[in-house]
Amino acid sequence: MEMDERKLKILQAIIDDYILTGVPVGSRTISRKYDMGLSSATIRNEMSDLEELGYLDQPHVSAGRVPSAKAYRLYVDSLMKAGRIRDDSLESVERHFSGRVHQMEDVIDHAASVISALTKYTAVVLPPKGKMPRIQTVQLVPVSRDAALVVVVTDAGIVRDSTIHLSAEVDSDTLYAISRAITDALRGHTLEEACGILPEMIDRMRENEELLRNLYGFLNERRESPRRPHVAIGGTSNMLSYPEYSDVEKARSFLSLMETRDRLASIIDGNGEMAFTVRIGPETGVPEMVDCSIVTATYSTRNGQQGTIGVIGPTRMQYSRVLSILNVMGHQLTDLFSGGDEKQ
Amino acid sequence: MEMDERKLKILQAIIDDYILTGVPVGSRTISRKYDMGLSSATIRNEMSDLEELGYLDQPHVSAGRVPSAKAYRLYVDSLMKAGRIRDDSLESVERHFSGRVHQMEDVIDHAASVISALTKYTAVVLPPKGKMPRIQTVQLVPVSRDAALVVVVTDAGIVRDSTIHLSAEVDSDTLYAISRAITDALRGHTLEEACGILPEMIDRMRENEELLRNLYGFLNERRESPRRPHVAIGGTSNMLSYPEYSDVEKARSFLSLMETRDRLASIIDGNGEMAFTVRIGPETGVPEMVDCSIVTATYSTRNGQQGTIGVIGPTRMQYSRVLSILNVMGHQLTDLFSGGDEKQ
DNA sequence: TGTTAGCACTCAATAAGTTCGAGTGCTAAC
DNA sequence: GTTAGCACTCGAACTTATTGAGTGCTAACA
Repeated sequence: MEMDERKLKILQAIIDDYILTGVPVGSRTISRKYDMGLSSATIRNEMSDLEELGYLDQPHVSAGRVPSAKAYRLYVDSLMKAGRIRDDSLESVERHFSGRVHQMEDVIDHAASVISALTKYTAVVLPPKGKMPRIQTVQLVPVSRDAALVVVVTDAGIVRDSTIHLSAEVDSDTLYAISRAITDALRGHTLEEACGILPEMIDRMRENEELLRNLYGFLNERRESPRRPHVAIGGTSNMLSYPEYSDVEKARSFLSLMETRDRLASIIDGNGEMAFTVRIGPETGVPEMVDCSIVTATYSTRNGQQGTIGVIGPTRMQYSRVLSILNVMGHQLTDLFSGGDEKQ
Repeated sequence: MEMDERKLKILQAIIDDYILTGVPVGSRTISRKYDMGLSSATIRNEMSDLEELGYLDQPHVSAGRVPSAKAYRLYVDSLMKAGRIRDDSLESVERHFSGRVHQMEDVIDHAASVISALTKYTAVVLPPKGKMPRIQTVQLVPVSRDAALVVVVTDAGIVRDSTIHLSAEVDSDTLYAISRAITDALRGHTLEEACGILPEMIDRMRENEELLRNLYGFLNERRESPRRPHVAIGGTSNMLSYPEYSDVEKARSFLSLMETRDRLASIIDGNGEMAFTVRIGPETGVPEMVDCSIVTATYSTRNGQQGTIGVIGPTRMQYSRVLSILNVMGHQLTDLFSGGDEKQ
């Protein structure tokens, strides 16, 4: 049996309807709501074929049909009409970001909440990440009598900071001089390399041995266990609005997945080559998400780093709408992070 | 009618049982499980009295009794035996924090997840906050040809940073010189005062007018809209394990409250005078939380700032256990933030 | 040969009725 | 003051109907 034009049209109608209503759709609904010029009986025959082809599932014999993962796949790959989101939604995205936002974490938190508000699904935003960052400046800033803040600026624009202990009191000018020396020695190197270079410096600069040793300890620790990135999540409660999650146990396992950020990040992150990915149901590879879909898009910073934004929703999500929102948001973030005045 | 010793004992048994099981408790249960040396009929008479006194509610005539908010209040105020948490739990708290944790945000995130894991309720941790911070050091660090990172160290140890634009290229030494000048001028002043002082400086230091103007802009913005603090939340999904939240709509409204961090922070924060607070049901003042209780404790840093840790659970929560966990965790955090090597 | 009206059949969901049992209040006896 | 006993209540759980949306199949039609 072959797929033909008419079958496609009917399948599309079924998917559209199911996305809208969430209840299995019957032959009569299709023949009435979508004027096909065909009777329900004919639709039934075609539906039966579509089921045999694997595009439709039937929860039980006297219910309507439900699109299968295969159907959604076909839908996003070829059937879907490019969704236009309403202008005022778009506007709100722009307005949301027009105010100056400073810290990168604030930006992605904000992005997640905007996306979840617009889509009514759950949004996840991963911070930009990229190639091994190279040190640009190392600066020690006096904090108290016996502590200094160490600020490491990398070409990725990411600043890692922490205080280190000073054995003796060191005045501001000396700290600056040491900073310059360290910066000169480490500029352009990666963290790994820096950990190789520092010991030599410690040998040369005996008078500030302990300070350097502490600094070395700090860098080394950072190298081994880089701070795990901040994952922004928005709209987890949205999922409970869908009948798919009226089962409390299901909801609980979903929420608990949302709480383990590390795992969530690795799920969303994916390969990262593609501008957009759509993973449907089992394609997610996550047991807890067999009836979820994940749509992701990427954004980039001027340093060539890439971040990911993702939406998690029921398999019957409004793919076209979600894709277009992610598209807009991706550009928005790229602009923000490429603009002259981005922060961090 | 008066409250007497025996009534108290019965009430305590009822509360204990209800906290344990979550189902209305009947007279027979009490007379059997808690050997009072009284028959169920006698217990029934006493229960009837306790209901009249407002300590018990009856969901319907043929169900057992349920403790009222008033009963819980009495319970935490006088009946409760100080809970001893098992040693291995305690140990795990200590072990959890034995590894070096760096950023303050990581610490409170971690604390929230530990508390929620131990209590099986939802945990919220607010970062330390305190009196108006005073500027200690201002330092400009070169980031790129046309941008500098501004690091403001305050006595609260909080570092606010952001990049500002440089009109012309400024070398590292000049930036340092300017930083020193600014630091000298602003040290010991609050952000407000700094915004008053800077304009004068701009007049004096004409050659770096634009840089200073940008810096002023940054400080001014921060003064008007301080970065809202990071609120750590853990174990929201725990709540769904309790029959109290088997109603999806209830769960949704609870979760959605957990997502509005600002509101949540203000709920948890409270007055902040007391070391411990227990708010039961309606006492929370939050409509969505009529059948929740909130227990909070405080911790402090060596700068005299105070932070809050809170647990949100069903009214029938294990108050004594929660209080003792919060007690341990409060001390743990206080130690961590008062120790010599705390970060940020 | 494709389309469609018609009809028997299926089966989840809803409603309506039953039974069961945990729990109560009251009374009378101890 | 305590308790055994008993009638009573009422939600929960179980058991049937009843309904209706939906299907598959067949036979007639264009």
